[in-house]
This record gives sequence, C-alpha cells and structure tokens, in this order.
Amino acid sequence: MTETRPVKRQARGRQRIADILDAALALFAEQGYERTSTNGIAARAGISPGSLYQFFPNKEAIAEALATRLVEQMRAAHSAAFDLSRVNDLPLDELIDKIVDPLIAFNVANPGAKVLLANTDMPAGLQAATRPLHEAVVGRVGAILHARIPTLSAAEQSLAAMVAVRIVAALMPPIVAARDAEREALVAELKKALHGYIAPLHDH
Amino acid sequence: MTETRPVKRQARGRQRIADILDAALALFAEQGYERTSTNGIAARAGISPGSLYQFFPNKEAIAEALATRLVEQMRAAHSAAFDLSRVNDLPLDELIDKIVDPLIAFNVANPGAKVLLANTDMPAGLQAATRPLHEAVVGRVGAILHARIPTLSAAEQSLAAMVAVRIVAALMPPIVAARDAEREALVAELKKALHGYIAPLHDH
Amino acid sequence: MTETRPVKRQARGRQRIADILDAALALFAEQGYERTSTNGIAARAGISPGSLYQFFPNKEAIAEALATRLVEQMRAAHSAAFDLSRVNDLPLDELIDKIVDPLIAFNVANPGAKVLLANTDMPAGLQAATRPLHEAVVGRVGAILHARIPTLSAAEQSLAAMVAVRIVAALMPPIVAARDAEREALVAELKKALHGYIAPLHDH
Amino acid sequence: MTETRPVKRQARGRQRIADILDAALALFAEQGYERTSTNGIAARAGISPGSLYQFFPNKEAIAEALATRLVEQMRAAHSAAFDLSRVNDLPLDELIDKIVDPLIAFNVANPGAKVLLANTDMPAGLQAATRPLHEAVVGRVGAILHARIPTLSAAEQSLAAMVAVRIVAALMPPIVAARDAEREALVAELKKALHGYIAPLHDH
DNA sequence: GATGAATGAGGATTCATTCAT
DNA sequence: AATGAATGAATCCTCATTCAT
Repeated sequence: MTETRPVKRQARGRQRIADILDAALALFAEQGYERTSTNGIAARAGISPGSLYQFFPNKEAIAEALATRLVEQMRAAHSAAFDLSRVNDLPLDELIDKIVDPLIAFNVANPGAKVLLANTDMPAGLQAATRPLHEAVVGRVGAILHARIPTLSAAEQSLAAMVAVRIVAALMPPIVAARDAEREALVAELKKALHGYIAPLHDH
Repeated sequence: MTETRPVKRQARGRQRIADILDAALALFAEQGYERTSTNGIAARAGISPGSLYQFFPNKEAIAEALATRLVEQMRAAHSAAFDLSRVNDLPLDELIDKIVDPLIAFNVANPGAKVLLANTDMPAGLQAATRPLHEAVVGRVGAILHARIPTLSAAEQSLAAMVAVRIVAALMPPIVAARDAEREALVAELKKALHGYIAPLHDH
Repeated sequence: MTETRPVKRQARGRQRIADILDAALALFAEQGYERTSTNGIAARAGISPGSLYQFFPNKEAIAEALATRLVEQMRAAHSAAFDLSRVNDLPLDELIDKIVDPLIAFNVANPGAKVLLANTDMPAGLQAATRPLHEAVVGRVGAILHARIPTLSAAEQSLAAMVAVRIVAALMPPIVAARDAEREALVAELKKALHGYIAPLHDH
Repeated sequence: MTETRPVKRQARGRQRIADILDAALALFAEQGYERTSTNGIAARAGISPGSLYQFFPNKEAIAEALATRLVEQMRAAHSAAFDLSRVNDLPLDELIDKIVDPLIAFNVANPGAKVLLANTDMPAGLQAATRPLHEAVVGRVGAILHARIPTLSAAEQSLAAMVAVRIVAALMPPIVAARDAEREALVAELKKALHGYIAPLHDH
C-alpha cells in the first residue's frame, strides 16, 4: 500500500517522458531539430515548459534520449523478427527481406526517426551523442555480415556494414514519404541495391 | 564611357554575390544552415549586413542561390569530363569512374555542398526550392542510364537514377571527411555498390 | 497522552524551522539572497519545497525570520557576557573588548549573518523588515553609551550608536574572511577605530 | 568631410553607452543588481534589448563598466580638489575635509554608486571584477596616508587605508539618504570617526 | 502534515531584418 | 550603393509558488 504512490508516480513520470519524446519526435520530423522550440515540445506534450525541464536538463538531452529510444525500438523490432544463428540457412534475398522489412515498418511508423538518424545540422554535442547509436546499428549489421561471410576481414566487414546502412538510410525518406504501390517499388529497388552490393562480397 | 560604370557596377555586384555565396558555403559546411547567421555570412564576405540584403531578400534566398550555383558547377565539371554520346563505348566500370570521379572531386573541393544536398532540417521553403536542383541531377543521370540501357521504361529509368544518386549522396559525407587511403577505399566501395546496382539492370 | 502528539508536533515543527533557517543562512552566505532559491533551501534542509511553504509564506519571510533569529542570538550572546550595570567600572578599552569580542565570535561562527546585516540588493520589503532588527542592535549600543556618557543628548547618543555599529559592521566581512594572525590585526584595528571615535565623546 | 560620419557615430555610441550606464546606475540603486533586468536597463535607456548587446556582451559587463566609470569619476572629482604634495601643509581636520567632502558630493550626486561599491550579493565574477576598483581607491588613500605619516610600515599603511575607506563607505548610505541638517550632522560624525582613527596613527 | 510534480511568468540573450545616414 | 546601428520577436531556461496525492 505504501508503495502504491511511488509506483504510480514512476509510471506517470515514464508516461511524461514518453509524451515528451513523442512530441519531440513529431516536431523534429515536421520542422527539424533547430526549428523546434522546447516550449513547442512542452505544449505538444501537454505540459508546461517548466515541467519539461524536470525530466531533461536541456534541449539536447531530449534529442539524445529520443535517439536512444529509437535505436532501442529498432533493435527490439529487429530481434523479434530475426534470429542471428540462422543467417546461413537463408538465401540472400530472404535474409535481406528479414533485415529490411522491419526497418521499413519501423520508419514508416516513426517518420520522425530520420531527422535524428540523418545527423545533419545539429549542434556538435548532439552529433557526438548520436554517434554511438549509429555505431550500434552498424555493429549489428556487421555481425550479420560476419556470420554470413566469415572470410571478410574485420575492416572489410565494418566498411561493408557502414555502406549497407547508408544505402538503407539514403532510401528511407522517399520510402517513408511514398504511398502503397510506389513504396513497394522503392522497397524493391532498395533490396536490389543491397543484393547487388552484398552478393559479390561472398567471392572475396 | 557612359557604359563603363554600369558594367563595372554589374561586375562588382557579381563579385559581391560570389563572395556572399562563398561565405555562406563555408559557414553552412561548418555549422549547418540554421546555426549560420546572416550577420556571420556578411562578416565573412567582408560586407555589412545591410549590403547583404541588397543582393538577397532573406536567408533562404542565399541558400537557394547557393544550391543553384552548386548544381551548375557540378554540371559544368561533369560536362567537361564526360561526353554523353560515348556512353556505350565504355565498359560499365569505366563509365562509373567517369561519372563518379568528378563528383567526388567537386564535393571534396566544396565540403559545404553536402549540407544543401542533404536537404534536412531546413525551412520547408528551402526544401522546396532545393528540389528542382536535385531533380536536375537525377535527370542527368537518368539520361545517361537511358543511353546505356534503352530497354528501361521511363519509370524504371528515373527510379534507378534516383536510387543511384542517393547512393552517391549517402556515401559522400564520409568520403569528404576521410583522408587519402581511407578515401580511396570508400570510393572503391561506392563504385562497387553502384556497379552491383546498375549491372543487373541490363538484364531487364 | 492526548497532549503528547501536539507537543511532539510543535517540537518537530520548531526543528523544521530551525533546519530551514540553518539552510538559508548557509546558502545566503555562499550565494547571496537573490541567487539562493527556495528549492535549494528546502533541499539543504532535507525537506520538500511544499513543506517549506508550510512554515513560511514566501522567500522574504524566511529571510525575515532568519534576521530575527540572528539578532536574538546576538543579544543572547551579548547578555551572557556583559552586564550593563557595570559599564562604568571598566576602562574604555575593556568595555570595547567586552562588546566587540562576542560580536566577532558570533559572526565568525555564523558567516551568513553579514548578508542579512548588509541590507543591500534585496527586495524593498525585506529591507524594511530588517530595519527594526538593526534598530534593536543600535538601541542596545545606545543604552550602553548612555550609561557610560550620561551627558550625551538623546540625539547625540543614538547618532553615536549608529556610527559605532556601522563601523563594526563595515569591518566584519574582512574579519570573518581572515584567518588567525590577520584576523587579530583587523580586530585590533577595529578596536582602535572605536576607541578613537568614542573616547572624545566623553568631553562633550 | 569623409570623417564626419565616423566621428558622429562614435559620439552617438559614446552617448548610448553613457545612457545605458546611467540607466543601469539608476536601476541598480533602486532595485539592486540581481533584480535589475537587462530589458529594464534597455527600456530606461530608451533603446531596444538588442541594441544594449551591441555595446555590452552581457549583464555583468554593464556592471563592470559602470564600476570603472564610477571610480574614474571619483578619481577625477578628487584630483580636481586635491593636491597630494600639499598633504603635510594642512592640519588633519582640513585634510579630512578635502578628502571626504568631494566623496560625499559625488555619492550624493550618484546615489547608485553604493550598490556597486558595496560588493554584496552579486555573481562571483562581478565581485572579482569590482575588486581592482576597490583596491584603486584604497591605494589612493594609502598614498595620502604614507605622505602624511611616513613612519607607517607598508602593511600598517594599507591596513589603515582599508579601514578608513570602509568607515567612509559604511556611513555613506545614511548620508546619501539624509537631507540637509541631518546630513550635516552625519558628515560631521564621519569626520570625527576618521579623525579619531587617524590622529593616533601619528604616534607610532 | 508532507511530498514533489507541475506551473507559467519572467529573464538573459540571439538574430533576421530594417533604415537613417 | 553601402553602412552598421537599431529593432523586437523569439529562444532556452529558472524558480517562486501551488496543489493533487
């Protein structure tokens, strides 16, 4: 009974944080990082400017937390649909499907993600704070590549992972913006590009 | 004699504009669009804020003009090194070299270009203003693809051009940031990706 | 039994108040009145901001209560060491010692006192609220002067008391900040100044 | 002719700075440093907030410049009325008159000066920035004392100067606040205190 | 009585843009 | 045409105070 209150409070706190990050995500997507004001985020989250600062010390921290949350969500979405030990049981095309499809679904559901993942036109500090997350994504793809093509050197593997991630990221904005049939076509094209890049890596 | 002055004036005006765009390019590259102030651009260009507004009505217009100039310079650099009627005389790898190398050279020489080409976190108006330029680039690549693979439908052709351009753009930032050997490796990887994507297009 | 609770409550309340005033004293000394936040006082006192407002209606009231407590403590320290009826039994130097030494000791022990006694840069209301306390101190010194030099008119006496108190207050900050030998020298100088001012008053 | 404009501009700039410092002086006197807002200073100076920052990088810099100006004005007022080489030609009372009277006149004319000279409840940086000015004043008084009483050691001299300055500063607020007859009485008392402190210094 | 999350007005500072000279 | 001082709205953030629990 005595623990009811703290528990409720923590739950409310978590909800507030989620609301703030949701608001920030939406506004970053609409206007970009710099043009989004902290008062705007607070208003969209349904709280006062002062409350926002009870949870985050400054604007950058909001973006950092949002980036962290996005990466975790992506990771979760991925893990759910993907088992790394089976990498070699699949033909390349199916492997690519398994990797790319959840990413697409996630980005379509979170159209703001791209602003933070793009890593452009933000204060240097934010850029630095976002880098580990980028590296986490690249690292995961690198692990898949390693499982698939063990003959790649560490350098080749991480280079290839970076290239693959950048190709995906580069095509994400039009994919997210497109509708239905057009999106299908774009996704198909993305997969062709990945296949064309990765398949030859097997031969050395 | 009576025409000397206007001519001089125009020449000086052109020089002023070039100075402003140079300053803007440098500052956009260093700090991004939003964090660059018009007063900063004027100062770097060696003129007063008031003078800047004699040539451009507002900050966005500077970015637009800069984008236009960049695309023209890219086109010029390209045309100089590349003859569209010979597209079919070359093996694909050499064609890719001919297309990619001048782009790399240009972007390395103008590290600010990527901020405008990235098209992220800028006022909606700017984004709209930049689009035609993007489309110009994509159109040119589409023309090359068409010459090379006449069997592509118009839709396939423009889709493929867009994908190819985005792949190049996606790898440009690390290429510009890298040095020497590392840059070589990145460029090689970019070319592999393009080859892997384009080569199979011949087969349908 | 029925009275135990209220008594305990009152005792706890007094302790809370003392804690708050202690915290305020420390923070005022460190940062000054304006730069000290009520949330900071509450935190230092180990209570919540809401609780603080159960005891004081606003920030000014804390400072007023603190000033009152300081004057009472000074008075207590003084009374303990000083018997007003013996004023004429002592040579002036010893009298000054008896007055000044406990004041020094008190201020050294409560380095925050000077912020409130300085009476600068605070809301007008606080300044007004602090004045009676100043006057209490001046009144006490006036009483001593009257006992010592009965020929002084009421006006002369209160004027002289005010001047003497201000001389003491003026030298208190360096005395409080100094260490050991340096403090000794400063205190000696303060006593010389008081002696030089008061001694001639006997002659008219 | 070509120099008319810059000259005018500089004159206007100096006037702006003077206006800002005047406004700051008045508001600091009325409300203290912390309670005075930069927007308030700008409004009182008849300019916009932005203009204020064309002359001063931040609030502290205004206070520093004001302190510098005050000390310079005090020095000027002093130098005009006082010739250091004649220190020994005067009886002590007249010397004190020559030193104190211009100080009083200056502070009466600039009632805001005391806030900055009091050195209380301001950011640490400002306090540090104000210290040299205090030391300049003390140094000047020290020089007078040295000329008058050459037998004082350097340490004794600077200690005595500090004490004298603090006595003057301590009595300045009531003197500034008082009117006519009362002010006369207070000034007389201040001079008695100084005489009582300084006269005995000749004997050792 | 206590808590601490919530409030929102206010403050210092920046910057795109204008305009008197 | 050029200058650069001037503008003022907008931004990030703080903090005295309130109130639901």
